[in-house]
Amino acid sequence: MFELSQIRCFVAVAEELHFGKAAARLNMTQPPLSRQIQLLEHAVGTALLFRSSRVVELTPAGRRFLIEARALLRLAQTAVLDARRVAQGKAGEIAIGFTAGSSYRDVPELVERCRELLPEVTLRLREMVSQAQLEALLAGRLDLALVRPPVNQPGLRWRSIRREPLIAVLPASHAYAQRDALRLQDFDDADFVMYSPDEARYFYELTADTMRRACVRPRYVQYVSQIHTILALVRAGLGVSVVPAGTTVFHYEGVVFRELLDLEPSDPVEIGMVVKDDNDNPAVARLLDELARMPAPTP
Amino acid sequence: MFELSQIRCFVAVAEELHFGKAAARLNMTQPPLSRQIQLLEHAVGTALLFRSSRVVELTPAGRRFLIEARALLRLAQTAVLDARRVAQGKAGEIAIGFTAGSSYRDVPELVERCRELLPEVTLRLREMVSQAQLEALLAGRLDLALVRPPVNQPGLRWRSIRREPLIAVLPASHAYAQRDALRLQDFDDADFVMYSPDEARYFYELTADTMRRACVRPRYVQYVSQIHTILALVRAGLGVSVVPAGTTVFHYEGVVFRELLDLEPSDPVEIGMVVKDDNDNPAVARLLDELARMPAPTP
DNA sequence: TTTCCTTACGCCTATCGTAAGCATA
DNA sequence: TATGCTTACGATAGGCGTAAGGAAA
Repeated sequence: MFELSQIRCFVAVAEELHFGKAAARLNMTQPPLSRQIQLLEHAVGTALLFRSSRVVELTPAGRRFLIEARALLRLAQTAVLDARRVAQGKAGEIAIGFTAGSSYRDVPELVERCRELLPEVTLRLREMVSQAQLEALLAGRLDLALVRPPVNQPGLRWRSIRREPLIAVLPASHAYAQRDALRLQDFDDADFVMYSPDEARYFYELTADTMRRACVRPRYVQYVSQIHTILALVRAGLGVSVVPAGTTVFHYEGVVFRELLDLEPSDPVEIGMVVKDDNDNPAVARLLDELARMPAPTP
Repeated sequence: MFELSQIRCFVAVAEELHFGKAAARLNMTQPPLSRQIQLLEHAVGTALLFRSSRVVELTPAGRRFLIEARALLRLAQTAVLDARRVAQGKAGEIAIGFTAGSSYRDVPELVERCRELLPEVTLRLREMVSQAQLEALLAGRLDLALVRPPVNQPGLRWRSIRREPLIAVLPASHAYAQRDALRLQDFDDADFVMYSPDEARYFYELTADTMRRACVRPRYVQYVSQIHTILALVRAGLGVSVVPAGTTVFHYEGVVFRELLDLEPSDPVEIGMVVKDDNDNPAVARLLDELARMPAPTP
């Protein structure tokens, strides 16, 4: 089979239509150039150039081969440049895992920022539960995970990307809906739609701890796993609840959201990204770099 | 810059993920294979493979490069096969010149037969006057010309592709339109729409000679260059005329076509293709070959 | 200790450059 | 006769294989 150096020889001769000039362009002498062209023709199995002692021209096969020869050189060039861009993290792929809960706001925002910072990087998104994400990270099947804290696995690195407050959610018809803001004490003895301790453990514990620290005892009348289920049950009048502030993106008719004045800490809901310590994907390194330099707005 | 042999090495290693097995597949030993991969990585400017003593895997840059490496090998392969097909005349291009008069029937028929016999050959069709076609043939700008005889230029080869009779064309209202066939004598002293001696010299001389040999003297009332102009003037009642038999494809309302019984020779209208003696386009050679083996039906 | 990639080194093939050959205008 | 591609031939660089080295499970 032929070599790319022979292709470069052929293209030079085909463009100059003169072995001497082509050889000069290639920084070599004519005789070895002639020989390389002969070897190429032998490999292709047909004459590519017609040469008399006075004129050099392409044969029909040579004309066709020239087109593909140029394509070969172009592809060889772009292959190198592409690989370098991937190595620099400017191109390539990032496999991102996310939980259902982060798909509303965090995933779109991350995708948006990636497109903006690293437009040539392709994102592969997969919804997975937190534990599966961490395992996939360690196995190298995932580059980046969007999960709730805490993440203490050795070999994984956590980086918070957003903290936000909890806000109260009430039926629009509720008495407190008249007020601009609520206090945790307002939940004392109230019917409360609670997070499931199994399927929504993060929010369950966050809510329970928050209430416990404030010495508030709501009546947990339901346990559900999804935020939109909370909204539905609150709207149906089964009780009140608390949700992350970002939930207001939903504009759910029949429920109102109210600030909580005495929340401690003030932004208890946290989400972050996790990467493997020794992740070798340069695009991930660059993304983290860019995000660190220009941290996400945390509204 | 790297070489295709290094690309083959890389693809083998990337597929086996094992230098030893890849080397076996490439019929070589591991050490030179390692060296080639190192050289390739140096040329690309980034690591393509991660190797510990126990495991070999692709880096992100290597994954991207593998895709393009495979494309390179595929393109190298098809470049060879394509060039060979062009050399065999099975693919490539044929530049065909034709006169306006042959565009009605001969060009479509030739195109049709090319598509059928040599489907991978691209036809480049250019309408040109006969003289320009012959010059372009000699200059190598045209592979094949469709022209009327005679062609006697040295270096050009003529091959008849169709002979056909002249037929009479009359207004539908003409008295002779009642008859199944006419004789040349019927044109004696008749108003006759004649071909232009300049722009349609072939048909002018053919018609004039035919009449002269039959000792018939029509009254040449008009001189026009295009067959469809003849039909239009005949329809308008300005006279009668003769046209090649193929003209019946037009189904021109208001005119009728009638056989000529005493035509001598019986098929005087001829068209042929001309190629340069030393045309080096294998597709042309193959086309002529195929056409000679399976000659066109001459209806 | 075994596996397997890398480094070291000698041999040899293949390419290069110089010089001569040869065809064409 | 001059131009320019090809053939011939000696020098050399680069690739291959064998042997030794080194890291990880």
